Amino acid sequence: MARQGLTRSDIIAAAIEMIESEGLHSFSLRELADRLHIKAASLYNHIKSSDELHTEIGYYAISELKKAQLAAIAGKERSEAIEALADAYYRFGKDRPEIYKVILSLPMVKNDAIHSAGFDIVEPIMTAMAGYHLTREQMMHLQRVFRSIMHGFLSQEEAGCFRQFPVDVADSYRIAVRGFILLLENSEKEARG
Amino acid sequence: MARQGLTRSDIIAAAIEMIESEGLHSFSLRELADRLHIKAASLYNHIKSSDELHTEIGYYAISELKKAQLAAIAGKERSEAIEALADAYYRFGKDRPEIYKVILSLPMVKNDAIHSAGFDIVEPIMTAMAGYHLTREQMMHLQRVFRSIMHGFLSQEEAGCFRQFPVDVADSYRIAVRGFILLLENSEKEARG
DNA sequence: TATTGTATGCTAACACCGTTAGTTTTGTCA
DNA sequence: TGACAAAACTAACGGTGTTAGCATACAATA
Repeated sequence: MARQGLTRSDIIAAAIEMIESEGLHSFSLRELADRLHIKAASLYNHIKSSDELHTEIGYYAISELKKAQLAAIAGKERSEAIEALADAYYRFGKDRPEIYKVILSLPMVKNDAIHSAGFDIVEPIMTAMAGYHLTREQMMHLQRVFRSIMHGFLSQEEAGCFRQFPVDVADSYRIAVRGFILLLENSEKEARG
Repeated sequence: MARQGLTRSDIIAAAIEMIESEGLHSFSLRELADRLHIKAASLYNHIKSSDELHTEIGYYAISELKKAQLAAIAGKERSEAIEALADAYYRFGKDRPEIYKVILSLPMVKNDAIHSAGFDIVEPIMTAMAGYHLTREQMMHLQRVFRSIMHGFLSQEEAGCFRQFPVDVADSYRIAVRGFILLLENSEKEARG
């Protein structure tokens, strides 16, 4: 076999492409190897395990999400910033569902690299909330609430849990975001008084 | 092999036990068969596929969750009912994380039986909100918001996404629930005015 | 230019997974 | 007692991730 000098980056890039087009569920190392015109075992010259590759793709996904969010909130403040942030998050989950799933399935527990990737996820939210007069502690809590709402909404919609009622999902989404903004304003009052 | 006359229920019950003790991730039909002193292929006399078994366990999990929630809100109204509901949901996810994961991984899309199980999930929430003066349409939306918050919070905590900051997760949880109650009260005003 | 070393690829195999087909056993009921 | 259905079996297929050991091509060094 004429060797083609594959690099680790080539492999990760190919894996991302495959996941986006074929779905995370059906992804396998053997298919990835096929696509690269390589035997599956040869992949192990570049990656340590399937898990490691998975983690690497997670980094990529998180950085993409962060990029989209930061671009969305640039120059905006308060409720406008929050709405833009939520929209960017929502759109990412809808436009790139398979890559979004990779983030969800990342085990944040183990290593520190992922831990720092966690901060990448948090940063845009903290920035968007900066216009509100909140204590640092309030922001840490509210950041969790925001992520819960967004992630919960996306994954339930994705799973098909929102088909029981004939009301528009987009309306539910707007109500959810409005709820978070209400909570922000309420927290602001508490911090002031 | 002395036949033991296993039934479908025996198999489902054993699978639930295994998932609760060993984890959903490491569950396999072969281990289940071992535990029942049977060959894996023999399981197919009782179940059609791994997916079907998975779905069956999902029904069980949903009915357990519903039971816990209805018991929690009995005799309560308005914010007290919502808090009790949220607590029951939260406790279920924390006490029985592996069984909770089965609910999450249920593909709500396919069949109608699951569709009706979806209503089982919704019923306690609708009951808890009954004390608020809301339109039927508002309730359908708010039900989705509630589930998003709860599910999002639980799965992010489970995934370890809440370890970035040194603030108490229980406090974040209370703030999230308070946010939902705020949204309920706000929606009520809208409905009235 | 020749050699040596490393990175990249290969083959073969292992242990696991869900699943199917075909066969034997067992218990029950007529 | 004989027949039939349910419950178990064996053997196998194609799929997965992964490891060990071997070949080869390329790049740097003598």
